[in-house]
Amino acid sequence: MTLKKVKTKKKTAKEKIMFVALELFAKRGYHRTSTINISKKANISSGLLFYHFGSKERLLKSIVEMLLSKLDDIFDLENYSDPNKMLEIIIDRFFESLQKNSSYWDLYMALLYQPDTKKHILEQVISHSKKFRHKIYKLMLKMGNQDPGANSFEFEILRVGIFASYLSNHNDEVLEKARKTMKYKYLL
Amino acid sequence: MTLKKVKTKKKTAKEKIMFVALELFAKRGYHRTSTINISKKANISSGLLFYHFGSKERLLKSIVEMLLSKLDDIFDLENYSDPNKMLEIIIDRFFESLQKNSSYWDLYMALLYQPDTKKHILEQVISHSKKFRHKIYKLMLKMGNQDPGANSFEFEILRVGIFASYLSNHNDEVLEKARKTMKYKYLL
Amino acid sequence: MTLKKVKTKKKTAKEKIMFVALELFAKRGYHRTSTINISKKANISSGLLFYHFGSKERLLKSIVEMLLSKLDDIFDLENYSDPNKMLEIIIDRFFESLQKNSSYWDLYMALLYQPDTKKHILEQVISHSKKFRHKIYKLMLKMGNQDPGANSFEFEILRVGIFASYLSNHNDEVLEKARKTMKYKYLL
Amino acid sequence: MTLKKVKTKKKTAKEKIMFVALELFAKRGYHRTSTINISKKANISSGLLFYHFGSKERLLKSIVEMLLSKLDDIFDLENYSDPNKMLEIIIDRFFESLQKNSSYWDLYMALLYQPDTKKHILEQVISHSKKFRHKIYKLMLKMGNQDPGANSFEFEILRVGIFASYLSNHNDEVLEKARKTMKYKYLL
DNA sequence: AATGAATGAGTGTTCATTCAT
DNA sequence: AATGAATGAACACTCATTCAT
Repeated sequence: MTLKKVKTKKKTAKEKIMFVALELFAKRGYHRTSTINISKKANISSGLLFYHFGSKERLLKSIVEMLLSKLDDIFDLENYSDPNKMLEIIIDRFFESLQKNSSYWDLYMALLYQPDTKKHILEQVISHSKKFRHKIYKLMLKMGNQDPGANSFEFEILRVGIFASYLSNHNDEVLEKARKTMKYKYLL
Repeated sequence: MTLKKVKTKKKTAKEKIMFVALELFAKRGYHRTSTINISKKANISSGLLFYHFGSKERLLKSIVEMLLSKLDDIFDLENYSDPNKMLEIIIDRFFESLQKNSSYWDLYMALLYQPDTKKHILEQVISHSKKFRHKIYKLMLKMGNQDPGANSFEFEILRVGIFASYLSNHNDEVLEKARKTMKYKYLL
Repeated sequence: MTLKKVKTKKKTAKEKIMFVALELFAKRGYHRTSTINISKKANISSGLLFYHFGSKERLLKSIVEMLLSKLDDIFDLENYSDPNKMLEIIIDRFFESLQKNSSYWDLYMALLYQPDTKKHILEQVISHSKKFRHKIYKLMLKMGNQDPGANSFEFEILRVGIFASYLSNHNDEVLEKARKTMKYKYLL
Repeated sequence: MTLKKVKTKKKTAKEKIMFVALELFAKRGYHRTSTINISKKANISSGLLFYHFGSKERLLKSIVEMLLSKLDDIFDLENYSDPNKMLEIIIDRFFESLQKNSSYWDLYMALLYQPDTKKHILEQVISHSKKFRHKIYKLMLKMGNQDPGANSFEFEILRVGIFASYLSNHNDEVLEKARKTMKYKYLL
């Protein structure tokens, strides 16, 4: 086995563990997923997980970091000159992400409302929300919105409400209705 | 020991278990709370919990039933003739409940977004939400609202958004701001 | 409630417990049958079993005594003058009992070959077997059998072999074949 | 520590558990033997038993398989040209096995007559019995026996009767007498 | 980097038994 | 005689973690 090969394997194994764990945590919950479940599904030995992550909790932390950075990317988009167009893109991305990255968001919610895992995610969720609201605020300002403060606040609450509703029952019809409502309310 | 005392004690044991369990489940999470934790805190033997509830999961189910019926009571109010007044009362009760019954709602959210406990609560949450929206719809109709369908939908999403926001970070300032927003938007 | 009534009730409850327990011990095994199982099926409170029998093991002992005395009755028959006829009756009773009192015999075997329950039954089984062989010996003597010692020994081993075979698989065909063999071998 | 040693040790742990469990199951009974009893006597941790066997019941299954295959070996002997000599060897082996592998046979009987463990052993016991009887049938045929069908049937019942008698009281004198009876009846 | 046997504390649960009524 | 809530030791089993290789 060459050095190259080994290095490749290392990376692969670590990533495989993270993706398998993310999937299982989202599907069955963190506490109902044992490290042996993960290592079996990832086709690695039970020891390797601890070699790479040290503990189950630190594996979770790694996953949370990955998850949040991935979700960050979704809303980090190049600036369009047209704020109205841009707001539409943001709304669309936000709704698409809910459906496409469903298991990411499921885990996100599970972690956020579970007392013992909240600590891993809350702080970043709050700052995420603030950043997001600020972005909407600036867009609304550009769009000539009369009260961008109040409206971006309302926008953010609606966003969270849509998240919370959809992620509890995964009702696609209601989601589509909510998307139309958002566009109708906030786009020119 | 009088007969009265004994009777009271008997009643208490089962209830004590439920209240202690509710508290611990809300504070530490269902999986981090062992039945031994519960029985120690409730000052009863480890066996009694199973004598009364059969299993940890059925204890949870009993708690969920109690919790949902208590929350039901909050929004079951006698009819006022003035729909505007009534909507205000509903909004106020809803905000007050969030703060007063904080640990109920924490547990509610934890159960709703945890894959393995969701089944105990989801169905009732959906029907609650429908009933609640319908109540708002009728009030808006009475109040002469132009589009009670769309507005009660939006109202319900905002309600959920406020829940989800507040129960993640327990920020009372934001909650107060949201209350004002709700009243400003929906009351005449 | 009159004194009479109470006395009647007492007897009934105790007997009910014994019969239900016998049935359950035979069907599920002694260790897989809990005292609560018994009391539920007998429609009495869990405490009453202990009031009457003191412990699960003493309940078993009572059952064993009843069982052995009942089985004793089967082979205690009035003397016929014709020894050949009598031997035929014995053989028939023995085969009939196997099929009719199946659950008695199942329990009998379970107790006999289980290390921790053997003590309750072994001694009586041995004396039972000796008495039975002696009865056969005397009949064979009367019937002019050349070597009643050897033949009654063989008879008893065959009897036990038939028991053991039938009670392991409850195969009625083989049992019938064995009955014919016994009659053919030992009746004139 | 050499590689050899380690390999040996690894092999031993699983086997040690099986042999200790076999011994304890035979001596105290399956239900009176806890997995903790086994792991303590085998000098291993309580978890290792479950690592290797998954459950107490599957440990029992493994033991039953081993036990039955060992007992199979006893009666699998090379063909002698002299069927009379061969039948004698079979009879001798069978009696010797009863005394030498006493605890195997004790467990065998305990499992066979206990409702909840019967399922692990009954099927194989029946097929063993059929195979064994067929072997005797063929030998009797070779020996010029007039009615090998009836006689091999009787032989098998006697064999079972001797088993059942001996394994209930472990009376060596009676066993010796039975051996003589068998040889006298069936050898030329 | 990778394995997998081994550990041991902890978990939910069962159950014979007690006892106040 | 009868109830049934209450006990607590025991049980089978799980699982994060360690470590020799």
